[in-house]
Amino acid sequence: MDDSTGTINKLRANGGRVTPVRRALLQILSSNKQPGSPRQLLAQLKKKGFDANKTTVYRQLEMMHGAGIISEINLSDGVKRYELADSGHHHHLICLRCARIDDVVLPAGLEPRVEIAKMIKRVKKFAVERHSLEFFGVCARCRE
Amino acid sequence: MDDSTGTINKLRANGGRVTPVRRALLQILSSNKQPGSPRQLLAQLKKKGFDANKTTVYRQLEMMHGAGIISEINLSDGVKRYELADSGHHHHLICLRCARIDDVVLPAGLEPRVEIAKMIKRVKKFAVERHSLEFFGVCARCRE
DNA sequence: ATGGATGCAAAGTATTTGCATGAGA
DNA sequence: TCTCATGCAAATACTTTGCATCCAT
Repeated sequence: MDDSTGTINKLRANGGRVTPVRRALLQILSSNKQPGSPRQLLAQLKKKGFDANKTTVYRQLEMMHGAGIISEINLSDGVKRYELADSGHHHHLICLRCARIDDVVLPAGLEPRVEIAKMIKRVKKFAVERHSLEFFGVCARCRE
Repeated sequence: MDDSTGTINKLRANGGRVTPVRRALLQILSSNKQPGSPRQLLAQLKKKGFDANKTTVYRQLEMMHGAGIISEINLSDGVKRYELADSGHHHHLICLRCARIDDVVLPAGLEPRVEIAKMIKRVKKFAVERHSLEFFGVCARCRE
């Protein structure tokens, strides 16, 4: 029983069948340290011996995203990336040199939340449901 | 002399020639209230009577982005959008219903900046250069 | 068995590249 | 004149769709 067990249950709860490819994809997602693009995820599947099709990967990701199992990240390169949604609320550090993506959890006090949402509702009449915050810069490895 | 005069000078400063298409593109960008995609910008050019080519638009946008004249925005739909960079630091409100994009300027106190950058540098050894913060939700018009 | 899941091919959309021509400086 | 800018076509990349087949339930 690894980390992907919980997500498999979510899959079932959403009426999804538990197929080998799905199981493998969830396992990959749960062990990945960085969000993966469809291409990367497909490559990982193949490395595991599943000769899956890209169409399937796209469809899986779309389904899981819709079901709230994974979340989607958009950076500056036109490629979407996915990570498990239950990895907790965090933000991303994107290295401008090596493109590595790291996570960062902000202390509650620094998290842009309640006050900003209130202000936006008051001033703009816009009801914030979620936010995404990314930091671009140079990572430790590239700064050495 | 409209708002695009300053950006035309930036263009010159970057060794760029001032061509009709460039002038028009900058004027369009400076009068747009929302960030525009290459496709939209091309359509706007054509409406103005410039039968420009999409390749040209892409190249212009790439050049201006590299020169820091415009900034690039990536949402969830796989299309890049561009807006003038000197419109001041702000963030975006993206409506999940109608896809409208509005700007919001956060009061200095709520802006995620110095403290967070320091914390990230200390904890992650990551040197933040810039950040992007987007809010997703439902806009005033769609909430009525 | 039966409806959702998969694979394959083809189509659709966004973006980039090569190369010949055109026009600012 | 001499580059840089432009247009066109073709290529590449990413994603979606149609349809026949397969398999988890």
